[in-house]
Amino acid sequence: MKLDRHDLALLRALQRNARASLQELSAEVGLSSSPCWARIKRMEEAGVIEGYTIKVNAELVGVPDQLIVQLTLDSHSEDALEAFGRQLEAIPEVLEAYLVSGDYDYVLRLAVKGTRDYERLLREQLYKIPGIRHSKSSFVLRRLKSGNLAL
Amino acid sequence: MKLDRHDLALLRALQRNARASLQELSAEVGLSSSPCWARIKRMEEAGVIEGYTIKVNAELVGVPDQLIVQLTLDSHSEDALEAFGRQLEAIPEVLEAYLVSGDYDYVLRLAVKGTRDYERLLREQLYKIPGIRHSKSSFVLRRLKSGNLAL
DNA sequence: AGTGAAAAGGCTTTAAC
DNA sequence: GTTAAAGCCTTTTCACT
Repeated sequence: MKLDRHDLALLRALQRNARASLQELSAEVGLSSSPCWARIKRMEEAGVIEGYTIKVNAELVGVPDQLIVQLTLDSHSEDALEAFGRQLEAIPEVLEAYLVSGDYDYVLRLAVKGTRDYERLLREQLYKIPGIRHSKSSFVLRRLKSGNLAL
Repeated sequence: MKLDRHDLALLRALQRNARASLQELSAEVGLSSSPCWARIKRMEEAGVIEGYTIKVNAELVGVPDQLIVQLTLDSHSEDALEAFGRQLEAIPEVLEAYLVSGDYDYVLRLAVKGTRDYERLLREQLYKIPGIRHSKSSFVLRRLKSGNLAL
């Protein structure tokens, strides 16, 4: 799918505020509202816009602590990878999980209610997953940036 | 601010689809639309809802590659930290940046157009930042999970 | 493709219970 | 917290450029 500068401008505006009305968007993009609407619909159907969400303040909802966990699995087979992915999917505290190159195979970001919760999570959920060879956790002390894709 | 189960249900629903109408939301939460509306406004004002955004498909907008970069700074002073934060803020390819405990001080996630772009970014932007002692990059080979806060 | 206007529907807000 | 109702704004469509 081809995206021109109007499409990118719409995506930028919607990243900033997905509740902006078509009028606001069209003013910002420099088109009238009909083509804005058509372009947005087109991008939704093409999967460029995957969905609309809210950003929730983690501390205010009682999940103040985050961790970065790096780990290595015994097996690197496709089956093992998919099984691991399914198990991560089932752990709500896992916000992101990536298969990566380098010393460790996986990098996870977790959000927990506190150190107590973190200890429980590691012991009862993560380390129960078979085939984990090694892991290393880092507490997130501060978030310096949390941004959107540059467009 | 106190959040009851209705508030949490609203947040969950909005995380899934921030464009759901009040009717849909109220049906899901089990309240009528007026209190839903009032609760959402209350959470917006309290900062629990930080904003409304879209999820953009990175590959379809021409940013297919991601990296996890870990690095250490010479100085651990508050000034150095803030200066570093400001410089990261100015690099659009940096999606997330965390100050963490452990072997490395910072963990970044970057999104780039390709290996060429990545090389340029590291050389011209990141390594130009003074005071970087050591760094290690890992390519993201696959995203296993990218979820919302569990509520 | 874009414009502008018109119809339909949903949202916000208020008020009564 | 619920329901209902008014006005307004948005979304969506359509005829035209």
